[in-house]
Amino acid sequence: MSATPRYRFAPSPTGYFHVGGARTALYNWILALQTGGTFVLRIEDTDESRNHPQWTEGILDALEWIGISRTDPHFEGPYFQSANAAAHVGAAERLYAEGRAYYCDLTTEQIQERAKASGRPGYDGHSRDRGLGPGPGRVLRFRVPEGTTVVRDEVRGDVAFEHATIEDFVLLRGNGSPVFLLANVVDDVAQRISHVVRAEEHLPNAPKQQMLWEALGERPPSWAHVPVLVNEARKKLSKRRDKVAMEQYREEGIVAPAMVNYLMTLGWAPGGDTEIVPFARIVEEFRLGSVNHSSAFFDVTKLGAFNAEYLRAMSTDEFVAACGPWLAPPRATWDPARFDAATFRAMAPLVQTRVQSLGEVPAMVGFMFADAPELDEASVTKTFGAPWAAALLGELRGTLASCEWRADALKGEVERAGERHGQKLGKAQAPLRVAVTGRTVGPPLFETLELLGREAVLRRVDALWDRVARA
RNA sequence: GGCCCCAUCGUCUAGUGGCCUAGGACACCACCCUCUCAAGGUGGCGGCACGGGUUCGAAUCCCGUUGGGGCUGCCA
Repeated sequence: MSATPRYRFAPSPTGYFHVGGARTALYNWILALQTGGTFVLRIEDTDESRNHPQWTEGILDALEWIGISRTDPHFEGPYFQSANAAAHVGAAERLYAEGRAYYCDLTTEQIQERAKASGRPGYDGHSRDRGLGPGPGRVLRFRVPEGTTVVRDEVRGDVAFEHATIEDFVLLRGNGSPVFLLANVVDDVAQRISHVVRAEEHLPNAPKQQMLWEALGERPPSWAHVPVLVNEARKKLSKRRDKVAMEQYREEGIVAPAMVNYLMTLGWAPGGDTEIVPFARIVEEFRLGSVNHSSAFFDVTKLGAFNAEYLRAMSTDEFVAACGPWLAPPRATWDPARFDAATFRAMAPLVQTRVQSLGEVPAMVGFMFADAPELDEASVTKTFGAPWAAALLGELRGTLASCEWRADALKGEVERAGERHGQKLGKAQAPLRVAVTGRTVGPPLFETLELLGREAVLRRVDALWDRVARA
């Protein structure tokens, strides 16, 4: 009887949740779901002082957002690596007692000098047979045995590493604290992790960790190293250069299912001719063996396209609900007292096909909830550069004051006014649009006018007329 | 420098020796629709890095070259 698979996801608490991390979290989660296994969350930092509770909450919150819930039966954790320090040291001491590790008193500078002198970079195994015992400033190094380690990787196949190319790496620092490599393995053993699915950048660590598993008398886990996410320069995504925080995309109004779906198309593709697929189908179809081997560019434009599609697929009610957080301070800049939910509800279908992210919504409807629109000067200049524009706007003042106040009737009036100036509706609507909304682009005008009401519209037309008539 | 990984349109990918005259998606362009902008519809542009093999047959297998990336810490 074999135990159910246990997948571990081990982000480091850095204050934000990396999109690349989100993808590997998703891989682990999906695998756990498929196998009835467990998703084990471990917050990895050997130094407890760097484990800030709010960062852990941030990670938990971001995971929840993409559907990985700590209350789900498949979820286990969070565990804290730093809480297990005693076990890490204990394992190291065991390896020392068994002769699989040895102490070394060389400083980093001394190692570099020796490397320079010999022409071979890295640590040369100087203290291997010096029989040093533990002591302040002395590090414990793993005695890499002779031979070869083959890492069986579920996405890459077998990868062989000659031990001769792997230096005797550090297990315990000069101050006695364990390093990540060791802590990671000891925790994996303790938590009975059976599958390690992580980013490719860890592949060079895999043989070292596998040796550690074996030295500890354990059977190594199944490995899978998935390709890294890169920027346009094809460099690994970094916080400094790139927009990598999940929190930021969420704040901008990217919707979770779109983010999840997009992330899953990086390095993998569902069957069929469409990439937009429900999560259930991804869970059904995903296979580690079909994950791509090469790095993938995180394309924000395509993410936006996915998001727009998800937004459009919502019902009006769903869309209105999703917009909620963006319609109030601090995201919305209008006076909350002026916001009218019914008006927004009526506008919603009009804006739904016109935004890529929820973050664009306030700017699109803001003119509805203000005394006067924010005039975009470029729009004013462009529109009223035409000689007939001001005159047409002037005529509309009278028409609008008395005509029937319905979208189709308003449209007819503007159409007729345009004809008098030899302008088709496409051109003729521009002056009115700028007067009312402040810009040349926006939601359909006549529905908007109807919603806004005669009084407000007239006020805005008068205001702009005063200005352009004088010019 | 050493070790390792990778290589299909600009980008993400489908492709596991014949179904490939290489399919889809994003982006881009054109047209249609249209009150602006979108959305939608139709069409278009555009790729197997290169060179050798293996094979009746190669995007697919092998070798090499070139190019890219990762690792190379007493960070994780």
